[in-house]
Amino acid sequence: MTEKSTKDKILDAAEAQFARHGFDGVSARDIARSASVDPALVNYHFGNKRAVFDAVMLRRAEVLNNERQQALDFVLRRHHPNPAPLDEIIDAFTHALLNRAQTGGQEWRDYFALLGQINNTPEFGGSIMTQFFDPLVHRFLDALRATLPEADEADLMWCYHFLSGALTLTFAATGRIDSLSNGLCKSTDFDEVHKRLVPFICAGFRSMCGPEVGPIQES
Amino acid sequence: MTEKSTKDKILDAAEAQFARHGFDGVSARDIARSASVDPALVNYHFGNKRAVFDAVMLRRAEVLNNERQQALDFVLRRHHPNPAPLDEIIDAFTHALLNRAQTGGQEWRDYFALLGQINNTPEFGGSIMTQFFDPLVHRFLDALRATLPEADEADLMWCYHFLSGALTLTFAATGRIDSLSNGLCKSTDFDEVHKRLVPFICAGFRSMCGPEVGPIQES
DNA sequence: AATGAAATTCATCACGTGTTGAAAAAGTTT
DNA sequence: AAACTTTTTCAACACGTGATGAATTTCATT
Repeated sequence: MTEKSTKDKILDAAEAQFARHGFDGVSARDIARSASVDPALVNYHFGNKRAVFDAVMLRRAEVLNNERQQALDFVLRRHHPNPAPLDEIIDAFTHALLNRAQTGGQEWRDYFALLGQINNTPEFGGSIMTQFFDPLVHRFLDALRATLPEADEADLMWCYHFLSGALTLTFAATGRIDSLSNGLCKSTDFDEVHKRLVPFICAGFRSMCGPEVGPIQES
Repeated sequence: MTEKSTKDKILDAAEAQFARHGFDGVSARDIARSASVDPALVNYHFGNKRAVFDAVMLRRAEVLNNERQQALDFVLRRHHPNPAPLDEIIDAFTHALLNRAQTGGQEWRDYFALLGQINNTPEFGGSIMTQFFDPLVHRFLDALRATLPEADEADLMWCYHFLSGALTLTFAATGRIDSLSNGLCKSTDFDEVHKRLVPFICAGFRSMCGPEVGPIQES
């Protein structure tokens, strides 16, 4: 392992702290202490605390958006000129995320936990999510519209909203389902979630935005 | 309108502030200022800041839990000895919440926004939600098991988890769907959500935990 | 080895934090 | 009216906050 730069040490520490305590629950000194770095370096490298937060959000968002974009393009191309099957679109939307959460280590889990908080927070939920993820989301919505041509636009948007809520609560991994299920289900077992999330969400979409069209029906 | 007690003024102000900025984003002085009250009164009446937070959470949780309990009992009794239909159970779970959010005024909307945050927060999501809502949730899970007798236990729990996520993102009302839909959908139009949430979630449950049994199938 | 830029340390600023205790005021009971 | 309790006010506490500027060290380039 090549040794980390100070900037990366700060980013990593900030990510972990923000994920656990939220933006306002963490001080610049907390971050510096957690990164084993002088407090002034936080401001030297990033300007201010909020800029650290934005940098944390941006870093992995770029990676994820590329992966998800490619997954969607792959699915669309494979079925072209027919619309892609619903479950493949939903899978392309979720797979990169849940796969990283499962196998990416604590750093990725921290990032997703942070995402889960952000999405449900008035100060950030509207702006940050929009800023980092809306362009990609619009592409997925286009794919969904092609597959569900009879879908009412508002229905489609609310279905996406439900998907977003189910997904981000999963990311938050608060441990609630662990206690609620007496340990049967584990918040951090994202593979188990993925197996169930895709069919659950697809069924929801179909019930409201169906019928689904595609190559299967036309053969 | 009878004039508010100091304690209620503090609770109301705290609720609004916590909903907007989270626990750590609000100081005891912020609350006092927003309540037009001397800062020392916050500690005089509640002991410390965290106790204010807990009091805010508890106040409306009791009201809601009673309403939802009654709604569930009513549905179960009406269909006894048959299991209640899935959609009626889900409606009993969500109706009191979304109805209050729609018609209860800003104070209730603040409370739900706070709930939406809490549920996705590691520090509170596990403990506070469990503390205030688990007994009721277990009753709903029992009703679901009766209606979906073939359901795998883990499947059922994850389906509930998806419901919880979709619901609490709705409560958070971050305005994201407003911008994502170019104003077609409004975060605060909880009636529109309710219309769609119940069938969406029911379809999800059925696809994974079905088949549903009940009086209709047996006639 | 000398030079200049980048990175790091340290002390410090003005202000906000949660909380407390003593004094004053308001309200209640005898 | 007197005695008592509850509530409110005000000042203060020790400490943490985000951020800055000057001095120092580290480093790469000549």
